[in-house]
Amino acid sequence: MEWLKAIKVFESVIQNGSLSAAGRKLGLSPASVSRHINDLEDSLGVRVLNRTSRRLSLTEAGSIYYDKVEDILMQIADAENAARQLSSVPRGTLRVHSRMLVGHQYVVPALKRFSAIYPDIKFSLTMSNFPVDIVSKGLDVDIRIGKLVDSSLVARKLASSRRLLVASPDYLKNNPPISQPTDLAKHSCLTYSLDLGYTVWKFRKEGQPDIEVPVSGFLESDSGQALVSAAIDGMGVALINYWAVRHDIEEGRLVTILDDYLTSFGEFENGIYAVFQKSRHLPLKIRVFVDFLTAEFKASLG
Amino acid sequence: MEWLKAIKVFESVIQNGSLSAAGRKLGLSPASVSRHINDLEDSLGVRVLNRTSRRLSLTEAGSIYYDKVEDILMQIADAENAARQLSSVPRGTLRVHSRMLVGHQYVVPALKRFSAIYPDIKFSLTMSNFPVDIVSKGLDVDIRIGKLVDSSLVARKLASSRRLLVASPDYLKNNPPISQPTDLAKHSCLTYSLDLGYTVWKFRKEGQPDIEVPVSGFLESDSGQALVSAAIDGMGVALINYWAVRHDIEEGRLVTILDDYLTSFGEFENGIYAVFQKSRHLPLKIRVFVDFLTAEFKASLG
DNA sequence: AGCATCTTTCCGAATTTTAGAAAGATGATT
DNA sequence: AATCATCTTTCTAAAATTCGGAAAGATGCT
Repeated sequence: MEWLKAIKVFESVIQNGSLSAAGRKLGLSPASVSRHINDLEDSLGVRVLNRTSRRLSLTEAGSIYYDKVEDILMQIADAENAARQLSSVPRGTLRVHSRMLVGHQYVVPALKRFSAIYPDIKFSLTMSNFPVDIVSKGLDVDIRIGKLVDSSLVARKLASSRRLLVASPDYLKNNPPISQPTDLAKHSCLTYSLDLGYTVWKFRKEGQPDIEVPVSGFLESDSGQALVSAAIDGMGVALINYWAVRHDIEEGRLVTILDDYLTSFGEFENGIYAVFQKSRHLPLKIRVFVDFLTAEFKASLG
Repeated sequence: MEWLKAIKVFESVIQNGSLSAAGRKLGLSPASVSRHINDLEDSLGVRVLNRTSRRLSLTEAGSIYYDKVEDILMQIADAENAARQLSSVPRGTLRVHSRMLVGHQYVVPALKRFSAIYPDIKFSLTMSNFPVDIVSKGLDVDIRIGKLVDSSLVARKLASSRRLLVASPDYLKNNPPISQPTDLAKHSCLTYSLDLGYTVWKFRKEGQPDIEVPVSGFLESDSGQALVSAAIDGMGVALINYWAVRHDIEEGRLVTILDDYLTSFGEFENGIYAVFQKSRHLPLKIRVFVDFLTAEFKASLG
């Protein structure tokens, strides 16, 4: 009997509530799952699961065994990490999630350079604009923007992310001048919104109270890239992270507005962070990846 | 990869100092052992053993991994025991070692009766007259005589084992009478000796100092059974555990001598003990076996 | 240089694991 | 009460894995 596999099947059965469901999750047939559980029970000499075709529950022995085995599985992972950490050559697959814009603009280009240094590391990259629970999703690293809430995680700051008010030179030429925040109420504002709705932009200047301006306009989107494109096309004014429009500003496609204000729609200062699990034995592949990203961001965003 | 097997191979390699030796111990070919270790290393991405054809040592990663894995293996055994303990039907194989005489006279006959009650338990029985390290030999129970030294073990007393001085009626008729211990110096004494050599018998009587008599005679042996046979055949006087000659006395083949003395060649009082490992989860099969033996001995030796 | 013993690789054989079909079980629903 | 969907288990053949023996290469000792 392949003990470790039987145990993982057992675990999955408990977590999914039926042999069939566990099989679907693990890519195994119900027949195979059944055999694994039966083999496990034979080797223990005790029934671990009370099961009928409609109901499934742990026996007392199963419950005790499960508790202990859960702990053991964690220790096995820990032992593997501890050993792997001493490998001079990091390898394996990095499961990464990233915010979309920063992912497309920085992470993806960085992967090629990373791979040149660490050829034995593969990637599984998902992107979305929603916060992600890396533990339950089994992810190694999440690239996110803004503060960290979960204290069982570690956040490494990759870059600061001041937001700038930008528009195309063309748009500014053909619309009323913007000399103070409240002028924006009369403009087409390209707003970022995850849950789509009412948007307020905030402005802060040394020695003055914060100014909040409700804004709306031609486009609201949960895609930062869409807002950048629209701004470049002269569709209005956008409030965008500096790093997302740096090249567009340098190359004249966008110009900044109200430079003497700190601007934001949430916190005034939100960094780009690499987030990973707090671990006694941080896998080498994660460490080198985060180190690499830190250097990459420092090089390109100063 | 069959992880648990790979780990056990890894463990055996370390304990035996070479892949080939581990293979011989485990009944595996060197080829198979080599592949297990290589698979393990591939999955870890680290080398765990530095090996040439002449030298073998743990790498740092291997050493760390080994330490943790040792602990994990113990926990796996513990989890299994904890689960098995809840089985209403004990099963498995009991690995038993016993002193020879008590093994032949009491343990072996008891196995049949035990098996009638617990048909799912099989036995692996070894016998010798030397103390045995049940932990390193992987034994479940040892039936031994005399005090326990190792405190990590538990000893259950099965019977007391007073020693008696016996001879055949025939021998006594044809030899000088024995009225006090020192008379034995002139007799043929059948002595028990593990390391073969000089033997002293001790005698104790209420209110008197102990008497020690150096004895020798026709036969010395490390087999109690041989001494009994010799005594019955009238070859001399033997100092034998009561339980070993009980039937012979009852049926007149042997008679006791110097009944008013406590006699011994070591401690005056040595019990028969069942010894097993101290465990948080004593396997059910061991518990029922020791319980059964306790009852058996009580029934036959009062 | 010779030698004994070791590790590793290769390959067919032996063993184990797997999925699919079929049968039996169970509780919900009509 | 009968139907029905979904479940677990058993059977069997196919697929996958593991195994041992032979051969080759490595290594330190005599």
